Amino acid sequence: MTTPNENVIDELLLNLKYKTLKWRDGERMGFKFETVKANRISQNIVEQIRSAILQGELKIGDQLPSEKEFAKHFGVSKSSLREAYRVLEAYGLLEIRQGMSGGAFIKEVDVKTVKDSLVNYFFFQNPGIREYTQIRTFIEPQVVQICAKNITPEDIEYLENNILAMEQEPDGETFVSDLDSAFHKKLVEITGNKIISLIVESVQTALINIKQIVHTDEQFLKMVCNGHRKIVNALKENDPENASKAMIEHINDVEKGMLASKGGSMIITEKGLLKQKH
Amino acid sequence: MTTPNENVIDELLLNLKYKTLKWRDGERMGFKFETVKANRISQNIVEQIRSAILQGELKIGDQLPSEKEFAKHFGVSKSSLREAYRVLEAYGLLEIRQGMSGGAFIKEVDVKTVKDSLVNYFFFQNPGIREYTQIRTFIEPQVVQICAKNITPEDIEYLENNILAMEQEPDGETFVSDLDSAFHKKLVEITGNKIISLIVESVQTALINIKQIVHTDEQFLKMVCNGHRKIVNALKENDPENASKAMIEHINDVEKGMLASKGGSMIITEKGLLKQKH
DNA sequence: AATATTAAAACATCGGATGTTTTAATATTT
DNA sequence: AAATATTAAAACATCCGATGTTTTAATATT
Repeated sequence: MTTPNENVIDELLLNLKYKTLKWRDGERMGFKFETVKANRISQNIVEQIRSAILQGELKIGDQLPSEKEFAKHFGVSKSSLREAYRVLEAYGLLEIRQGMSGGAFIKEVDVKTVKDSLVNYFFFQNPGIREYTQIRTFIEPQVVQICAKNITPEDIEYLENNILAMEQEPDGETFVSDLDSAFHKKLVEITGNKIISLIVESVQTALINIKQIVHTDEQFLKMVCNGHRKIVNALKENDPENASKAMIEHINDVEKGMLASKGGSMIITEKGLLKQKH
Repeated sequence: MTTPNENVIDELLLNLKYKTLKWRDGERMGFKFETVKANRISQNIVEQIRSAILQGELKIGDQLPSEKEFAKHFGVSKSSLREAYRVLEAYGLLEIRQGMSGGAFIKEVDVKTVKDSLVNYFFFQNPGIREYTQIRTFIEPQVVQICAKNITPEDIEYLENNILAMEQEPDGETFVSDLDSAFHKKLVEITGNKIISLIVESVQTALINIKQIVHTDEQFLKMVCNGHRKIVNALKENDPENASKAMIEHINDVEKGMLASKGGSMIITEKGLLKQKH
């Protein structure tokens, strides 16, 4: 006999690897199967090509055979192969070009593809503003601590111009969120960590696209500029501690502003493209 | 005349919103166009449906018309509509079922879709192990600080069973990385922050899938179990400071182990599925 | 009441026809 | 000779219709 504790552990292991199988009376079958997906031809081809890419057999720029040719090679219809190409294109792994020397080319997945995917995901998860703020306070203060050690005069110049541009905005409407994104993006790029860059940018994009809150009132704008200026000043003095503090304060100020002005004077972005006043 | 500084700011604004236009002699054109993408029929339909979802007009479970019907509605061929459905399915926004009461249904994007997208992206970015470690040290110590305040006896029990299961592994081969992932996943879930959950899980998935390093030697396994145990002990005592310290130490130990044993005794996962020894 | 059969709806796959885009090669003009 | 215009071909984009397969609801049978 096994002890109760061992049963718990077995259960844990089982759930990790196998789907639980129910049988007529609810008992479990005496043996286990791994889950199997219905095999669509296009899906099969997609997986083969994606694997080839992840295994390094296909490199950026490599051209795949034409639809006709590759379909013949796989022994499937043109349509099925075409679907596979479309899906790989949707994944961002393929670029399909028309014309004489066109065709399907392996492409580096771009950041927009991933961001869109994250936006789709977060749309359904629908995190609160608090959750967005929390992850920012986890990451960005540590980002500026690193910046304070590595920042160059050119970086400083870029950041200061960014602040000037924002202050210069006549009514605080145009590009404000673009400028804000660019400011934070620049900081995170200084760390040279591609993972953190993606995360910070994606969180910002998701916040803008899903929460659709972009402030325009002058008070909010001034607050943002002040926050940014404090951060840059700390960075100029290579002071990690103050930079970190300034960033935390800034993020919390922004959250407070966002929560306060719900329904107040702001701009709602539709589909992240059009802007209109309320 | 504008001052040099204003020019810099104008340039910054310009690059944010418009593509730079080159004209014969390299001068810029006197006016600006926004970039336009070639309009594929399927892409047009994809965007319409995705917009409808993000605008809340289409809800989870809603059924779209059949291929034939919807194609007629759009005034396009069945094939074009079909491609659109395929792409939306690749985005994880649609589930397509065969059979009598089948069809296309709006679906909540699942975490696997996003993770795959991130894996694709990071494959090309190819961050170093150091970058993976860095983002983990940014987030997970703060995660356990929160856990230390909120953790329940049931959570503790789960985590302790997880450690027992890992210690019980006969030769350290099976499920070790699954158990490790489950441990960290559990911790981050306690915070209740869906954004952070996704990030932590994705970073772990990408590390495993791309770097393809999973340790099996007993020494490494023991080190992981010890690290986990220290963390859980601190959590049991609701001690945020020690939990955070234990997590930092654990992450750094794991990195050291990974860097040390490159080429040593470990398991390479192929396509993240098959496992084989080297 | 349980099981087996059947019919229909909807997707999956196929293959061919026609249109469009892009570029390389060629011809024409200056 | 250089610049420009034309042409041809390759490859994708779109459309269409036919056939196959899957799934389920309805029906028939046991």
